[in-house]
Amino acid sequence: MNKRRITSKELAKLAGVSSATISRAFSPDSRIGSATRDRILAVAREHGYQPNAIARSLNNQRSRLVALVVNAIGNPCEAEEQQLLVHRLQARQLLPIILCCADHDDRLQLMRLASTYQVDHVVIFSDMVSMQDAVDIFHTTKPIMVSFEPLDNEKVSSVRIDGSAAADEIIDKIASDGKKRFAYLSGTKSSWIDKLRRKWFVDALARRGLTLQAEAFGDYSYDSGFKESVLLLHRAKVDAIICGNDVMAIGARDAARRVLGKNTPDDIAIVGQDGIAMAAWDCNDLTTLSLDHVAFIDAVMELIERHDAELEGPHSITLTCTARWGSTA
Amino acid sequence: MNKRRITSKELAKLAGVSSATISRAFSPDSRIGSATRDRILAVAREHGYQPNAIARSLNNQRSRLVALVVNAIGNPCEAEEQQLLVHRLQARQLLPIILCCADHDDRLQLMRLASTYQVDHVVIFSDMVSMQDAVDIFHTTKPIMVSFEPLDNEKVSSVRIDGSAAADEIIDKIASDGKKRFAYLSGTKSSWIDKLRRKWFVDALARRGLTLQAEAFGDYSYDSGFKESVLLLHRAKVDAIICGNDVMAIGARDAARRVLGKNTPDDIAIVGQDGIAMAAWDCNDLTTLSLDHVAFIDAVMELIERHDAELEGPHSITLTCTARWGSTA
DNA sequence: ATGCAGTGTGCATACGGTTACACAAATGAA
DNA sequence: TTCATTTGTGTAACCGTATGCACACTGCAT
Repeated sequence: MNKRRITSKELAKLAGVSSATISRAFSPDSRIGSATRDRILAVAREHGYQPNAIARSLNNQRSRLVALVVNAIGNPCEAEEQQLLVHRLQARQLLPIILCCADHDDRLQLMRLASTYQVDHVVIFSDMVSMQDAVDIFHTTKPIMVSFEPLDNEKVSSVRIDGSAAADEIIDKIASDGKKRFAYLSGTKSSWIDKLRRKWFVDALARRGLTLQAEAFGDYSYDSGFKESVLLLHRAKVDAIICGNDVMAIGARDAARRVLGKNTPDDIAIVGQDGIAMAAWDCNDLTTLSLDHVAFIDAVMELIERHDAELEGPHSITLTCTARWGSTA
Repeated sequence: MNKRRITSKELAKLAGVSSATISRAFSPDSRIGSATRDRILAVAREHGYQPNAIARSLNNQRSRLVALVVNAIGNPCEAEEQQLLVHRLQARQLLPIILCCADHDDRLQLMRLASTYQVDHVVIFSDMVSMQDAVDIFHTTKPIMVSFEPLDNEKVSSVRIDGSAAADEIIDKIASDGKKRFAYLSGTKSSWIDKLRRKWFVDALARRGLTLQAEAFGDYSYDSGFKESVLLLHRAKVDAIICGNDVMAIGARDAARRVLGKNTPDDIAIVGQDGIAMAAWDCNDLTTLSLDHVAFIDAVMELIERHDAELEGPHSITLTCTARWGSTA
């Protein structure tokens, strides 16, 4: 508070050495006598000295800060991944700065702000950010786009998701239960990921000569899943709803059960996507196209490590989804 | 990528002025000719120049970084609050650094790391951090402890929660429905908040001459809520379970229904705490002791603003919880 | 013409570290 | 013993920006 933090120069005086020596005491592999180092560390501890990371970053050209651009913090699917990623970053002594924003212009503003902090890495967890914007704003830091559109761009690394096989499996099961009238309940209209996910299922249907009988758009929330499903079920006769994520699927399941009196899986099949922990709760037990979150974050960390190692060129990793079987389809 | 970020000195050369003038062009209220400023801003835009926030922080002694110490990112209750807080911080051009850690030693380590970044504010959302540790580690930044133990410490500001009136109301309703045998399902044993919450209900029971008939400890997760409730209901005859948070309450509800065949609210009353959005979902419709998240974050921001304004002394704000009535009690 | 307030700019220094270079002392080899 | 090498430390320059101070210039009243 009132008491200012002690600087290396002051500590140098206290320890009877130069500030360069103080610096060396705190740099693991630098030429310094071990007796000197021990003495300095003792004095440092005594006075609560820690090197100033801001000053160090300025000098190093390395801030050890990582910008995480996310759509939302509460969203369960992202949250599980964010949590894993934050832990992994921290284990490498990297500090995550969260950029979380719904509005488009604010988001760009925010990314510009973060870029002035000379972040070492940028992980874009949001499909609401265009690759071009990311590259422009962080022009000195190669961004990592997560589950992003498969455009090739030499300035971007990415983790991509392939759920087509799992979608095929799920449609197969539902169709063999005798259901033929499928609806798709999308997340946001503007989301690229949503279009990709939808495509997996549409293609899977096409392979069996089926097409979507109805379609609706929500916003990934429970409420939108509930409300849109009510409307959907009133206007179209369908016996299966594929939802853009698990939370909407839970909403759809509730809508079918409470408003229409239809139960899963007999009257109607309901499928989610993400494979969040909540999907496996006893009260939900959702059939869902799920992704291994750990593998996912492993992939992100691998890209970060590649960037750190200054390996040339961008890189991209593709992960495959699997079906999780519950009692809703 | 390879192209280094341009510095103020380089831009100065390009614009035919000194670097001091560049700096002034980017400082809203400093003596500079408006023609010069406009020209500089134009050249800056052209070359993608933005002042380096790290260097600026070093000079200013003000980083505009805020450390957020949280237990977890996924936990729905915290997540809703975190999301609100992050938005509010960003609106003030403050960047949040998330420190998220389960392990005690790692957490202290992490806090020390963040403190070297000269964060302007520290918000401790975790009841797993002792006030003393917070003060010691961030000795130049007065921490803000959120819903923390009501110890008075001149170096700490805090937001406190009072749910005693709401607990009273809830117990009143349940007792008047004829239920007398209450159990309490705690979150973690070591959590201070958990003890506080439990006390509200124990006191409310005492006022009616009732005591807890059984008790169990979980870890705030659905699974622990489910598992502990099964054990609890097998070993004790109770007709009401008060849970440490909403997620555990959902687990308890499922356990009662699926394993014991007991339905709420007739066979058993189940009460949550937090008032997360999910509690109001149709499939849950939980009765819960809930907190107004917006008011809560307003309080946190008020404390941050007080610190910014260098108002003397710590300050603490107490918020009152309310009952949310659902169909589980 | 003189003095004076106000305005716009540059110079130099500070912020708190890191590190290339120089140099002395210690070590080892001959 | 002498020279080469290694080791430990200090000096000084630098990272990129902000700002106090000095100075030149303008405009205006005296």
